[in-house]
Amino acid sequence: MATYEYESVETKWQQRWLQNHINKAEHTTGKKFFIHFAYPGVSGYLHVGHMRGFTYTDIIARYKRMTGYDVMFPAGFHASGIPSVGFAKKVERKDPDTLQLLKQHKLSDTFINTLTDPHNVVDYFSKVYVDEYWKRFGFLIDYERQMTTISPGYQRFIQWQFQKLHTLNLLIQKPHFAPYCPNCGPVAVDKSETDVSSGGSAEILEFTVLKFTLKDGTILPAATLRPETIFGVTNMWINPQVNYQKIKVGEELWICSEECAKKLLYQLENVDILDDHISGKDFEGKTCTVPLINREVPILAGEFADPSIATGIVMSVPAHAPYDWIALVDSGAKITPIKIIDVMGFGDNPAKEACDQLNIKNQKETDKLDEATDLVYKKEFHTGVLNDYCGAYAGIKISDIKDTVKNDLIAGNLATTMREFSEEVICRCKEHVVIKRIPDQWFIKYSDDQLTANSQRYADSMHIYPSEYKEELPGVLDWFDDRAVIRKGSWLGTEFPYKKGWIIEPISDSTLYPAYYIIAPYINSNQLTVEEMTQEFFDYIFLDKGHPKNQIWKTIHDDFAYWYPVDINLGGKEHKTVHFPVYIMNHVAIMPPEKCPQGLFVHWWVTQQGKEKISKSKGGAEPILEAAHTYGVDAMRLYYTHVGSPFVDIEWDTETVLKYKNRVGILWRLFQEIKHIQPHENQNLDRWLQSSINNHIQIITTAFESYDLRMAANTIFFELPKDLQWYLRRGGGNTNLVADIGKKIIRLITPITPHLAEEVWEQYGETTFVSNASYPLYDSVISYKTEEVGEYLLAGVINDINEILKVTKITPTHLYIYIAPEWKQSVFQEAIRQAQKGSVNVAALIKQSMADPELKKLGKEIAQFVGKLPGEVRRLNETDQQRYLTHIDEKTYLSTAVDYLTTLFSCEIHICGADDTNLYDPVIKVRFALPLRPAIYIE
RNA sequence: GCAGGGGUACCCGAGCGGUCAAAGGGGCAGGGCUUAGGACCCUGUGGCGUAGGUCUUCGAGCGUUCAAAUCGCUCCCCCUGCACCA
Repeated sequence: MATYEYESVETKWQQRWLQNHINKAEHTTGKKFFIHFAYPGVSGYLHVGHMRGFTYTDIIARYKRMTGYDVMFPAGFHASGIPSVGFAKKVERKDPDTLQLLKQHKLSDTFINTLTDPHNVVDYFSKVYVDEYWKRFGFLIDYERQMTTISPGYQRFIQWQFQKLHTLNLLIQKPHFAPYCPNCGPVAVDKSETDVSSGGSAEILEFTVLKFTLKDGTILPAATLRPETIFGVTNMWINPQVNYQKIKVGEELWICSEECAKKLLYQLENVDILDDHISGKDFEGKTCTVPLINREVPILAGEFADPSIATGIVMSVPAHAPYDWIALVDSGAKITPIKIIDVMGFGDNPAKEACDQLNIKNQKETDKLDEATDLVYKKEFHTGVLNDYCGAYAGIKISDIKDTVKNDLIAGNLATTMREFSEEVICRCKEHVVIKRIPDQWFIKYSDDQLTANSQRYADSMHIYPSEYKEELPGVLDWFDDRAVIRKGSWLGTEFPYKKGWIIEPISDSTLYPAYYIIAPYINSNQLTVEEMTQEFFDYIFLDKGHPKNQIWKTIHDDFAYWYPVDINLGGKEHKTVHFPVYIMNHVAIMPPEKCPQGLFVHWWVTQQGKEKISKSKGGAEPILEAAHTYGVDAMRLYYTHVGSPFVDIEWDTETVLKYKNRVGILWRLFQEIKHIQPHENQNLDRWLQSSINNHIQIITTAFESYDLRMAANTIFFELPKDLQWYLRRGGGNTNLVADIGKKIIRLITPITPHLAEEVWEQYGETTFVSNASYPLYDSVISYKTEEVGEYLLAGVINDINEILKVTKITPTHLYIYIAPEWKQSVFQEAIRQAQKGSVNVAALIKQSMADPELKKLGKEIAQFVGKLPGEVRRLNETDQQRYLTHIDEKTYLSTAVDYLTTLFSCEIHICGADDTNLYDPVIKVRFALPLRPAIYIE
């Protein structure tokens, strides 16, 4: 027998499918199913992790196709934003890793040079995704619907979307703060560090800047994350090593660090840096006044006041800030801390107590000090209450007061805010990245109460997998805040219709995009021009407003009416808090309710070993093409589907993938084997096989209907072959039946391993695509309970015999199987019936049995047996109950399996009824015989 | 900080009130096959048992229940996402 040449088989069928256009979405049955995956951003080569979700999508689409749906499975590319630009920049600056990667893909230098243009990057990778990933994996994507988010038609679509949002009053303007490089303009600060060379994981912190005043009215701006502690200020810290800068902010004169002055230029209005400095040392012996409470406090030297953080000037709250406490001790100043927060578990000075607890001795122990700060802060935030020192705020919990104090101070012009990165951020150009205020940024108003409520109500009606996410979603929708939607910089995307030169950011331009898949084929085939795509056009297509200008408009309109809404949008867990919420909210805002998405499917990731996200820098995973070559596409598809729940991260592990490769091989051989079985009559077995396969089909289709792909795969690839193997081992040999079952199994495996399926289907003489065949359904006619119970009984007997042999280590010569007497079976069944109605009535059962004079002789035995029944019966589940209720002649059934038992145990088998005359039973085993649990005696 | 997920036998991983000593893979041990070979098929793999049994186990500890890996509470430990990155 030849080995399974999966690569040639894959190519063969992929070509045939596409040549015959079976992937095309067509309107034929009247039942439609629209599924797509969250389209990938164009950021470079993908890895085996990405294929997980794509594969799920294809499997579901194929299953639906086989159950009579017209399936729409399109795909596109999210080309907007930064990734392709970042890639082009890397090529331009001749980043060695990038160049090496491209050369590994056998690209010429001339071609690589064209990739300095982000548009070429998009074109190149779009082609790679289609040819090397999607087609290579046998996906039946309708490739005529391909689109990218930077095409002119798509841009028209997005402008329409934003005009709709505008008329719905969901576009608003307000100030915004964003990372900005003085040289390069706006930059993205993110962990992948496309734009920045360090500080990618920095967060933006919001400091409150409190305006302390010197005697002459000059402002000493102290920056804090805890404005409510203003009531506990005992002194000020100024770094004697630092030369401070004087600046003018509006009419006010401020003193702050030089670094701070530069930052404030970007964040506040009317900032002038004066040509005037003052040394930190000059503050020695001076005092300043605390705003709001107008207390005069001394200024002390504090070397820990870092000029690069916020203003470089720090207020001191020694009762609540461990750093301040330790610095105060070091300074030797005679100052009593003021405790302003009552908190459980701490006494008069929480900061001191935390320091003592961690045994902190001086200002240098920053790790411990950070820990102490964290400890105090958390405790105070959650359980602290402001005390009588806090005037009007006394008695209020910290968690409730934070913003109130800050807002009141700002309202009274006693404070302002300043944003700062949690760590230093350096641009690729080596410049420090700052935070810049954009005074009139545009936002989509996702905080809108009406929109939020409508979206939550709508989400409640959706099919969402996993269900945990469905429960989480209302909270996410509520939490989702206004989103800044435009940028000025080197980004790809659509121009914002209300501000020239500004580009809509990538999250906001991919919220309604599945609708564009309906239009895409008409644009791609030039049946529709970009110029035609006016407001009027989109209003007509999507909102059914107005009239068609020509036949194509009408056709597209009807297509939309047929295919929309989306039934399943499938995406990775990273989309839970960003893409999926805006996807829902924009649909709810703009589309009519009946066109809003029907379902979401969220899958987790493939990680590297050690649960780390796959990344090239950490060794990465195998490239997709290489993996397809090594394991075979079907093996990988099965691997993704079966290796774990879709809702957990799986670790890429080559050994494991190999097992699935073997599993595909096993299946292939099984199909070869069953074509050449020895004919043999055994009606019991034939019925059992049909019945068992049929039951499994029910499990499979139920699993598929609820998108439980793993359960479906488990049953198809592990349970079904077991059925066949048992059948063959038991001596089954109905060639017609086996061929028939074989074809059923081929259809069952098709959604998951379509290439193997087509190949074997063809070997069975079929001339059509199994991909187009209908999926097997459960057939209530094919149900042979007797045979099911019979084989169950046999398997149980074999188990018991093995158990006994194991314990006793006997080599058997004779094996006696004693079937329970008739009366036990009927009493047992009666007990089950009673239990189903309520509870088992022992007395009644005994009485009933004793009514038979023959049985009355057995009095004691009956009483004993019946006495145990309530416990026995309670332990049975429904399947078991059904088994016991099924009438079966155990003796006859087992007698047909004597040959099998004989070969299994290589000894003489005797099947005996309890009521047989001249029963050979030397140690009186018969009395232990129970229904479906014969007694056994071995010699 | 906000939110979500998880800890299961040597390992990976299902189960999520009775069918559970706990699926399915691996790994390991024994046997078969004598070659479809980076295989395949049986059997075993918590302890104790010369009769199909029994005892102890599902992060720790309480509790609910006739019955808990599964439900509730407390604690310990791990992981993930968080908006201008998609």
